Amino acid sequence: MSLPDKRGRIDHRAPRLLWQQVCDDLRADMDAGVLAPDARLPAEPDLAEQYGVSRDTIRRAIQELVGEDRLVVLHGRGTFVTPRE
Amino acid sequence: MSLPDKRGRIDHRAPRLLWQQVCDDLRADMDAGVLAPDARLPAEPDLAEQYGVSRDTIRRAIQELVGEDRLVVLHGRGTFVTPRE
DNA sequence: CCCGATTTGTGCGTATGTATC
DNA sequence: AGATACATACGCACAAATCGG
Repeated sequence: MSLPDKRGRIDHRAPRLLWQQVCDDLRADMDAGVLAPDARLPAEPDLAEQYGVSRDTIRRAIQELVGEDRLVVLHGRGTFVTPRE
Repeated sequence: MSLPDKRGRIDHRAPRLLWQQVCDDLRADMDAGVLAPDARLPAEPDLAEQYGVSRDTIRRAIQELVGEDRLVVLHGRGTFVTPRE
């Protein structure tokens, strides 16, 4: 077992900030249904490894998506795709 | 009851990363038979205290050794030396 | 069956140092 | 000078799994 490699989705030389690129990719996965409502994301350190960025960058991206009501973070449990009402 | 002091095995000023030093020490104990197959390691907070490092550092070391198939981690039970086949 | 202790899982917040743009 | 990003490391709080009384 190994983590899916998502480094190819991030361009470290692009003019767009890394955390925004992570946002874009997570949004795309949610829109495509790869990340369904109520689904739990991998842990922050795991996401950092998958995307090949730091945990700091992952946290910024998550913070943004929480502000957009697309993710919900539960302390000690994990980060989840916002459930359908 | 008191925990064995393993702080002397860790050099906070060495060029080698702390979690790698912990890895080295755990590997040495396994190779020497001090940690036999199926043996349970002390809990993560206890290891952290023994080595004088954070639990985070201990977990990184454990994660590495799991990747090497030398340790097995069981939620709610403990961390064990990989059994012989 | 319930309760508490133990242990791992996860996230929160922060700090330091380095490198790059 | 400042913002962005990385890597490492620390301590803490809360959640979930397991086990024993």
